[in-house]
Amino acid sequence: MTGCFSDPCCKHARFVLLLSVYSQRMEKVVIGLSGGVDSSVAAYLLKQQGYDVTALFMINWHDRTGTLTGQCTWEDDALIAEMVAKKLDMPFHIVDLSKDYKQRVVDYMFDEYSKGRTPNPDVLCNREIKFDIFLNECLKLGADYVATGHYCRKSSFAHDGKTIHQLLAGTDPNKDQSYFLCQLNQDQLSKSLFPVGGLLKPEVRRIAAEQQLPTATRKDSQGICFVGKVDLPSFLQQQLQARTGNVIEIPADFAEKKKNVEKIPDNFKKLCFAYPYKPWNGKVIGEHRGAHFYTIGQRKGLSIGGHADPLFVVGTDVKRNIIYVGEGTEHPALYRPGLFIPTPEIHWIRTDLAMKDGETRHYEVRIRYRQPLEKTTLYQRKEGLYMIFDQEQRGITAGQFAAWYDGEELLGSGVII
RNA sequence: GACUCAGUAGCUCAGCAGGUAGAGCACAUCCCUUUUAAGGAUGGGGUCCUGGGUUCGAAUCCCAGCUGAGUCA
Repeated sequence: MTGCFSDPCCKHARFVLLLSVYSQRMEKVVIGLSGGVDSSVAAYLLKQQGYDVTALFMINWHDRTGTLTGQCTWEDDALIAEMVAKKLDMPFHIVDLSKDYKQRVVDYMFDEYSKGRTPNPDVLCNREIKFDIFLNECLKLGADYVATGHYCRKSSFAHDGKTIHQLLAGTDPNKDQSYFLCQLNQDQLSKSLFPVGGLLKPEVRRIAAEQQLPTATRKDSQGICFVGKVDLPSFLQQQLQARTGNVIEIPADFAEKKKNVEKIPDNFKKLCFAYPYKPWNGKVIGEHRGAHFYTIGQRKGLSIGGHADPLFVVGTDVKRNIIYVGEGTEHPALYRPGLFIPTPEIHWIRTDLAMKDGETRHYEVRIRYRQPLEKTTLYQRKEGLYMIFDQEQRGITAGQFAAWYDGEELLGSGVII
């Protein structure tokens, strides 16, 4: 390139390039500033890269009921976000999306719990709010792109005259948040930028400190995004009634016997679904406050002692209002060889790679945020996608998303049934 | 009715050749973590069934009572 510029014959090209730089307006990016370090540093980096950057803070939740005391309010976050924007010399706006957030995330959450499933509201928040409603707000402001502080990367390439976007894991293996974006589509991805995805968390902290951003030492946010850290049972009790029911212990040998199924396609039904425990499969050992407050793999909150090893929830039945438990970390009922995603729930980010009926492929799968990837065989059938893990997975939970990766690329995802 | 065994933290139990108590589970707090869980660390908890007695001293020995389980009739 440099050589070309010094070459007299390229003078024309050079002129055209310069012209285009000055005549073309700077690309405009709206960054979702949350008041945390990650989005602050993302904003700074965008500015460094020469974008015309505007900060937009979104309010998604006003209600504080159920929120743990000592947590920050959105007012605190907005104030700090504004300080960051000021420091970086960029326009700052606030948008209130709480009505949409309630309808599209919180209502979904309650609905799922009422069905005895365990939703992932943050995956929905990204699909429905940040990269939909919020994205549209950004476009209204004239943005070419929307940026967030997520730890993930995007890559694009041309294929058959079309641009294909890839969602890649964040470089920091400890912070990778690609999973939370597992429900995005090509259109959403095409307008997204993830400026901190190639950095390690300590580097982000360092940049924030060097730039003296007000968020440099701010603690990372946790809990349901926007709602904050809540005590879930009491949060859920706003809408879900407490109803005492029986806790039934499933003996390990019973579960072991039921799991003795060969890993062949004929047995998909048995391999990929939760075993439907019945009250007579074990004995009553206590009471709970409502089956919909518990989730698979849960240990805390049972309030049942007297066992040599801890008790874990291995199944819930909201209709009968029963929760099934097993004793010991390695209880066989805690492990399952596979899972199933019904056809309507299958989502490919890489639509060009979608599997066809009858097809079989090998990918790596993650069944919840921060779970290690597990080598898995995927079988596409008319009714859905059957997945069989090389190693049995612990605590497969309906309502959570299974996301399949090819190396560092997240190809698709779907809700576990 | 007689006999045997048991009655120790919220639960299941250990301690019992006498010197004022431990473990696991449960629970709480903190750490980790933008879901839910899990995981890690720390911690709070006991009239040792009741009443007598022996002893310098009893959860530990003796007696009586109460409660529970079982055996025999």
